Amino acid sequence: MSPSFIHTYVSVDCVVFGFDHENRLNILLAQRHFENVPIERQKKLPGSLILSEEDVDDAAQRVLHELTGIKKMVLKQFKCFADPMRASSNDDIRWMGEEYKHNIDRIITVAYLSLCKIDHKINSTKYDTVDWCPIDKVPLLPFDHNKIISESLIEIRKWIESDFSIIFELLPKRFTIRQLYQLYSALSEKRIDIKNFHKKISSFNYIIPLDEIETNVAHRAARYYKFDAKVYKKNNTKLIK
Amino acid sequence: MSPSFIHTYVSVDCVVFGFDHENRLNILLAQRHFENVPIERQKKLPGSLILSEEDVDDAAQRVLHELTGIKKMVLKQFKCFADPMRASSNDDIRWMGEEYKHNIDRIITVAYLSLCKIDHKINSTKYDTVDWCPIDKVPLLPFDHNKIISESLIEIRKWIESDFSIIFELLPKRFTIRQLYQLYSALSEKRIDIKNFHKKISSFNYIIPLDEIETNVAHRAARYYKFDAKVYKKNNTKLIK
DNA sequence: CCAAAAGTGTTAGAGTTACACCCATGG
DNA sequence: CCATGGGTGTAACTCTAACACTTTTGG
Repeated sequence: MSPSFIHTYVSVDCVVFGFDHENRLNILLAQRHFENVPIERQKKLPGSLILSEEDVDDAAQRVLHELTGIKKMVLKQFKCFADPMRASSNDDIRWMGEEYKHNIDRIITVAYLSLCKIDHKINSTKYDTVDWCPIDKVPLLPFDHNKIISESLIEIRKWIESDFSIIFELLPKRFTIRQLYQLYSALSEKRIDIKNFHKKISSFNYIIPLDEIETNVAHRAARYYKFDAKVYKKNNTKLIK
Repeated sequence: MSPSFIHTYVSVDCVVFGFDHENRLNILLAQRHFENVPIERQKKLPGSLILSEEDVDDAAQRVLHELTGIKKMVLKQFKCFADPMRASSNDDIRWMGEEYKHNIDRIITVAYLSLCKIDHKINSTKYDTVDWCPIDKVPLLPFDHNKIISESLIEIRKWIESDFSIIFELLPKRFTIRQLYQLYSALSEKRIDIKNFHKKISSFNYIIPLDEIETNVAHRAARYYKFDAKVYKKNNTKLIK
């Protein structure tokens, strides 16, 4: 075999988005075990090498389960990162040696997007610490994880455009139209007048008004709504056009 | 290192689309060297293992160059295929052994989309035979190549929706609006009335009317147009909305 | 009463759809 | 002259954007 061909290690990395109570996008970062590095250098995207009989989608599902304790999370593969230099810093090489007890020459990764309600209990079976981090506060991460995150942002926007319903994975079961508006504004380039947004959303038959309304707000209380996935699947209305 | 982790071979495979004179989408299939198999089993998607210091994008660019002789082709990574069983038929295992002179346990592939004007001269430095094949006449191919092709069709449609201008990679330098219409119809779910399509297209300032018109047609001759990428980049009009 | 946001209504304008009509060409 | 498709015009309709107005709540 020509020596210039190569076999490599393959991992998956997951960018899990959440939407916090200050209307910011957050992502989940895991704390890795890594001695002799300052605490802010111990964060990373959750990920894992793939197992020998495992498809990448299954590996990503496994990583998400080990990360959050949640069985089935929505996920979407979005890109394979394979820059030969993506894991070539001394720290990265040392960490891989310690983590996998093996000298890893080259590693490529398949990146996944996932979405999670930010109030959902996080119950990791693999990591000691898992934290939400606002997207504009993400520290310098190992490997090319910062690059993966910045590309994931472009990707989540496309995802929302092509399938509006996945936005409800980021909201609580019951939500106000204002919450939905602020999430949509954080995710979309399009600027919509909130009044018109309200009118449009409440015209959709898959957005079900509840009897509950907000309490303790210094203005007229907003109604809570829920999303009905079954009705949505029948009509599949795009938000715009 | 835990023995259940694995390192694998990584390849890229390219689905190159063309648009023929009978208004059909075609893809490029390569003839592989494979003794003792009927001719119709010797077709495959063009692809290659990645080299040791090569990113996947570069590998795909190399594959396209070896396939067509063209230096820079538009390309888009669309999915990593990593089913553990994707290369497990006897034929597939035998072919990999002969092709790479090595026993390959597992191989994952990163699939790319590309586009080519069907009249462009194909000048392969690697394959003896490279042929256009109408998309609905694609034979049974090795590995999961048929699956890759069917997913590439969904992907090219999304691509057109998100960036209309790439459609001109499939048309000759000068084209009639009817040609563009038929290509668009082959690629999009949306059904547009051809008169309205004509009006809309000719209103775009990046579609430049030429002085030339069709000859030898049994009806009023249509005008030829060309696409001006520079003007397009400034306005970036979507075809619809 | 005031401020703030909820929620409804109205209107102008932009974009889309359907289709009528005339033009040019080969047979 | 006819059939076929090129190309333009127009009118109805739908969707969107802007914004005025009323409602509700806490302070």
